[in-house]
Amino acid sequence: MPELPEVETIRRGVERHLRGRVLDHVELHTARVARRETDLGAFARLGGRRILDVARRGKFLWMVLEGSDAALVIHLGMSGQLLHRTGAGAAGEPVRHAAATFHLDDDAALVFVDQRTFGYVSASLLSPTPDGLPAGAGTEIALIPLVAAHIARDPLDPYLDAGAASERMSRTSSAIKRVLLDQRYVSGIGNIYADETLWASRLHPEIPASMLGVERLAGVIGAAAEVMRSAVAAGGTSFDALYVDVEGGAGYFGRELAVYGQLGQPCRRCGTLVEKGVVGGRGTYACPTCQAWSAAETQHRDMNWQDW
DNA sequence: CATAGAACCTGTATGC
DNA sequence: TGCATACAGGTTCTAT
Repeated sequence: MPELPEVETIRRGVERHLRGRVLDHVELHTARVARRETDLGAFARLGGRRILDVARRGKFLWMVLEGSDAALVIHLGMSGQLLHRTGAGAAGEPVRHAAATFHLDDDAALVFVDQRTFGYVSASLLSPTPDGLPAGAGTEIALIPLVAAHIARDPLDPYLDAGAASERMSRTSSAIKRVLLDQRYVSGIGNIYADETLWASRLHPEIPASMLGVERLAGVIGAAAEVMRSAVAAGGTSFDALYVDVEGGAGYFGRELAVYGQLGQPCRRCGTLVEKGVVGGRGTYACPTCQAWSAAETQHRDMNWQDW
């Protein structure tokens, strides 16, 4: 569920409440939420440490803890929420689908709730970023948790090398939508913002990335950054009660969506009705007029088909 | 190595 | 009302 704008909204809320506080201890409510962890004792070693930073790269969140060689990583998966609770609310009133609770020194707590259980927590060792630059939003430290080290920087990261990213994207023949969803090229983009980015870029979701060229691919990354900046400003997208910020509030970017979830609605650029299909196994919304294959692209595609 | 599809879960909406 | 099926904001494993 949560993509970069939702995770960033949550990150800011967590930072506001937790930065500078001491993490008393981590309570795991299910074994599954720690399934990525080989050493469960690692969580105990995080207790009693001050929270220096609440950081994010793409959809990964982590807390940098004073004097620890490991960070507390949280991935929200499809349905994860982080809810800030104080007083009696933190004491342990049962919360449906609670997966973990991060108890703080001020009798408050951050509760990780996850209906579909695709999310997880990890006490993950920190390693130097390959480029020696700060790891992501919310931190100036050039260390990244191992569980997040395989993903690229995201479009809102000032240290993203968009030229290098678009160059790498141009070397795959996968559909552009699949490439946008592949966190190894550029991270943070999920199903909503992939569709919104492609609408903004007037591109058919199934055009092979290799057909677009480095310049246009760099433009697509720029479009993703623009869409997601607007979405962060609106507090993210809430289709239902599954995505909420740390105070339990909804985001309002849903009003600004051009195509995602807009089946049968008129395209706000040309009036053609928005259609839905499947690309890369994911529901995909697009305007059949604005996002049609261009003549050159069609020709190129047909030539490739004749090769078979 | 690159790529595509299945698998992992729970809940809700839809159709018969 | 009951039941079966499809689908949902993501990532990771497996097969080709």
